[in-house]
Amino acid sequence: MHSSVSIEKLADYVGKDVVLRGWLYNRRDSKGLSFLVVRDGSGIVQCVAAEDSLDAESWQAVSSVTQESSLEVRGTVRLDDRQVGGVELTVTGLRMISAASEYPISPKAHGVEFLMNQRHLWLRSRRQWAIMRIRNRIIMSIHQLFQEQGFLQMDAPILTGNAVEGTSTLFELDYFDEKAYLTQSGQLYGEAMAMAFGKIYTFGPTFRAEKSKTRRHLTEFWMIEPEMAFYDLDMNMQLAEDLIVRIARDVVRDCATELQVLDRDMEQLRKITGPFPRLSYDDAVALLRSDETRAKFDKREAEAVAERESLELEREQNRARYGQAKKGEKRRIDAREIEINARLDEIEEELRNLPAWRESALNFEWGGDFGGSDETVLTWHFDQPIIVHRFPASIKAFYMKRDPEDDRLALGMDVLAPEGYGEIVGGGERATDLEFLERQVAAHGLPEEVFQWYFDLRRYGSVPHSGFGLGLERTITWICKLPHLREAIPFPRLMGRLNP
RNA sequence: UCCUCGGUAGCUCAAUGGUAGAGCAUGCGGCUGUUAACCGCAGGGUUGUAGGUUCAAAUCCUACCCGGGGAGCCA
Repeated sequence: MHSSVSIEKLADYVGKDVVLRGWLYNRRDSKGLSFLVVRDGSGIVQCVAAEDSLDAESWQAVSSVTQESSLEVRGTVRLDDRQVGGVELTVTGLRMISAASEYPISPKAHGVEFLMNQRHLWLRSRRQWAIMRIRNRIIMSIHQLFQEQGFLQMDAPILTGNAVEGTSTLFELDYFDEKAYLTQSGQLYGEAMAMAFGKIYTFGPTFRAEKSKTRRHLTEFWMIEPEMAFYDLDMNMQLAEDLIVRIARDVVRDCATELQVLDRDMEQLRKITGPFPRLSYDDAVALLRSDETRAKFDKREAEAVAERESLELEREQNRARYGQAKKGEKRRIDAREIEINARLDEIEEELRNLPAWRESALNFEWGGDFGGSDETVLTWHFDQPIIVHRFPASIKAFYMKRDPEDDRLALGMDVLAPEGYGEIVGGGERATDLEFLERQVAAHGLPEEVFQWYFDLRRYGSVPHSGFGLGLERTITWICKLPHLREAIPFPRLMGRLNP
């Protein structure tokens, strides 16, 4: 096959003749003139085909390509300010490679369930294109930062023999008549690898069998877990901050088109420069219970009510002029009504939730773990991610080091993303003392035998060390400002969703 | 598991207990610069399932199934 040019690179070929290969994304026709919107995975471009400047065979092909048919198009690249990439193609020849039968996803509004059933095709659409390209950019930023800093990438096992380390529900499976589980974290293995290689990170899938039906949960997600020998809690927090700053910087620099497709406000991302505010758990509890938090709730409720009123008014006005409207106008009013109704549903839900959230935040008791809403409320006060550290030991994993200043506290830390996206990082400094760990395992009712290899890490040259886990999809969701995690991964696995 | 909202044409949604509609998609026709193109015509329905109330049910009641997002849990 002779070579073709990718749409992404078309701006370098202005005035030249090129060959593109791709799929028809959408088309608009007039008599003797067709506007073919072609995508090739790298980008999207409008190709203009005129009957009077094409051979009969090409014009026949132009007339018959349907949405998502594959095609090869030959043409001249022209600058055109009106177009998305700043260029369009004047078609000089077109060949259909394979005709697509009626494509289920029309370039119109669709519901979540329908689109999820068509996920294998949905990935072809513009918005998903933007998200997956940003996902790729974020993954590369993570590897680049760690590699530049001398970390070794190595992965923890996905199959594990024991359901330890806490209370979350794991997927159980049969491993040659033995019980096995899908990993919920590579944490303990990461510690072993850090004692062997100094600084390591894992990058792999993680599984949770919780029956969570929310926009923040998947049953299978990707987690990045660095683990570093000779790192204390402060160094750990700094690394997490550097990583997130790096991700935001790279995406803003390299993915402007993608962010534009997603209608993402770049200014919000440009603010992610560090240093991130660091709040102790004590500070965070005080902030939750503060008058400032009360004021944020008042403001938010007032805004929701005001927006509801203005939307309801707009809907009334639209309905009033619907009768006299022309057909095209009616269509726009219908589309807008759907938008308004969807937004009103969201507002209703928010107004239903806010009282409970307010109750939870303002009456928060020291010693409890933050709920999803409490995390969101904390982030209302800042426009960068925040780091909360030094939690009550009772709500953190058994392997966390205690705060030497206050034995009630564990040296854990969470990074909470702004704009209500919540926890994207969880980690901390690990306990180094063998006897302490043995007591912890007993106190948590965990089987001592299976931790012997882990205890060896303390028997043979125990050192201060730290690490954390970064949730890839949660990070993507926040960076892209998506309404739901499910769009941040090609084939999401959720409760009740195993296909496609 | 609990709470809450929903299920109407292929898709997105309308429809005071009283003849189920619109837009998109599809088919046909028109239009030489369209941007979710536009204009005209046509086909397209066991209103999630099973019962019940009623002269009459998409609409009211009961049970179940499926989906949304919230709680719990967490990345």
